[in-house]
Amino acid sequence: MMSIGAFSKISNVTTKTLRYYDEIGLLKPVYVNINNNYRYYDVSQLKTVLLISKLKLYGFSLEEIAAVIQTPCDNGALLMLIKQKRQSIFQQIKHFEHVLSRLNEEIKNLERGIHLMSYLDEINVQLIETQPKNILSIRKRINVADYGLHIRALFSDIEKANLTPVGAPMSIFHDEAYDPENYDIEIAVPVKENTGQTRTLSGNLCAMVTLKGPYNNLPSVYARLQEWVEANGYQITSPFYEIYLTDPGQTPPEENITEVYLPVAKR
Amino acid sequence: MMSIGAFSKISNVTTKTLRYYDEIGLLKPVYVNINNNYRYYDVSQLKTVLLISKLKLYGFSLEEIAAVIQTPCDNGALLMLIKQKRQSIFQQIKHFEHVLSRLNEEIKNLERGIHLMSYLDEINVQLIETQPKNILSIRKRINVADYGLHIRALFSDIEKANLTPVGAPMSIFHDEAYDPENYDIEIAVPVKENTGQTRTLSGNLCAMVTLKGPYNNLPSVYARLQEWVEANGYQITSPFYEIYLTDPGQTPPEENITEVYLPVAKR
DNA sequence: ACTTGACTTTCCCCCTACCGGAAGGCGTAT
DNA sequence: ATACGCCTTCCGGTAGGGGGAAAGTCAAGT
Repeated sequence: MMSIGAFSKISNVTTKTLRYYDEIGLLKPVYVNINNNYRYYDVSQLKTVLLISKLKLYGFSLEEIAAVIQTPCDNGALLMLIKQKRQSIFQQIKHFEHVLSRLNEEIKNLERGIHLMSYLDEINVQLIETQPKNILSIRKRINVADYGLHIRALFSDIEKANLTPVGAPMSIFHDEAYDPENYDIEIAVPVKENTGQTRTLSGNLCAMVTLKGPYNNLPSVYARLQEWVEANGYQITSPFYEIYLTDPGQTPPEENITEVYLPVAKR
Repeated sequence: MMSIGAFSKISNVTTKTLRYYDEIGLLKPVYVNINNNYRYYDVSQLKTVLLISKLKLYGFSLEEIAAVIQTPCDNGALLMLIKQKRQSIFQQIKHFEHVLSRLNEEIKNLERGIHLMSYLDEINVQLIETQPKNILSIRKRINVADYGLHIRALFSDIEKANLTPVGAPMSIFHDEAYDPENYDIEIAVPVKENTGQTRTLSGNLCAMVTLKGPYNNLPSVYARLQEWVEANGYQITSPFYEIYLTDPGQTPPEENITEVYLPVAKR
């Protein structure tokens, strides 16, 4: 039996940590002097502390370790846990490798004097004059997860009304900010005919960006558009919209093509 | 300008986080209503928040990010920082790969029904009768980092006294527990002659383990010895000692061979 | 004008796995 | 006796927020 300091030295675990393990009930000293509360450990506890260190290395939380120690014979559950840890370690390696490759690109760029956020500058803003379009649209607050439902409903409306679609579907955003769960959105499809059900989306001067890639790059696109509008002395005149040139249901995210239109005028 | 909730949605950063960034001065809202303290953000701040998210992904602390943001033009310092991060990510990948390979071995073992700590059972304990040895030794409290110094001093003593070394150097441990910085240790070398300077290390029944590998595996060896002694009904009779069959200065850690002797008797 | 529901504020505690240090008691070698 | 080292508990802190309460605010619908 030895004092906490001695046990700390042979186990390579600090006294602070041993006291903490005592406190949370993970590893109680084998004997505690009632007079002075000195903790005393036994060499046999070395095995436990080695197990704790090993499981910690494997990414177990102390809570999980406690569970393992308290049920020492349940190899099945332990095996499951360890396989989970392997999976999570594997994920982390993948993640870090991805980060590493991006860091390497970043370093290459920086060495050429290209700043971190300069990829925004490479998002190409075009100033174009759009033509008026006839559109059939439904406007409501939706959860964007249900976008597919609404667009299918819209296409079935088009069929019923015997209209002819002449362009890719689009969304017109009537809220200032993006709220994926409750969003005032106008889902529209350009059609050839001009009936009582359709409306005209007026032609306009627009700052436009073509995004090739997943939708989660859209914040970058909007950051860039905002920057461009300010830098070039424009202001936003009406709700912006996106046109989806590819069907996200049929296209891998990396191949998606989206056009973002921001109606503007000179300040 | 938009509320914190709106900005949170377009930037994919929770309101909690945005408030925290405000609190630590990392990203202050562009305007705060004096009456109700509502925070308002501008689209132009999207760029900053994208930068923050990017640097966070790269492993920067918020403090480092704040430094980067406050000195936006110092590319040299940024490059250094990023290279550091790359290095640290690289280290982490190495580390995780090591853990992963050990986890895989562990899983293989568990599937064969071999328990996590069973490697201890494979540490082979032998019960042997040692022969008495003449040794020349110095006993004192030392820092084990200076072990080399003391062993050289001992060898020079041997030379001066015209003695003949007949075995590998050894340490006899008079403290119960290992304290690397202040350790009551007897450094000894077996010698042929028996003079007034030498003493006899008596022959004894010993539990002995041969360790092949780095010294940091010694805790496992002692755990195993302790276990063995208890399981087989022995008790420890006198200070234990180690014999260093290889010179750690000349041998890579993985190749080191150490014998650990624990003098025992039947209980 | 009133209600309702969504949004915002501050405030406080919680998380992990400990580390640092202070104040005070205990042990032992000189 | 005294000094030094070890032990105890207690308090506070870490990084990056999360959870939730209590209270104020806003906009829309009735």
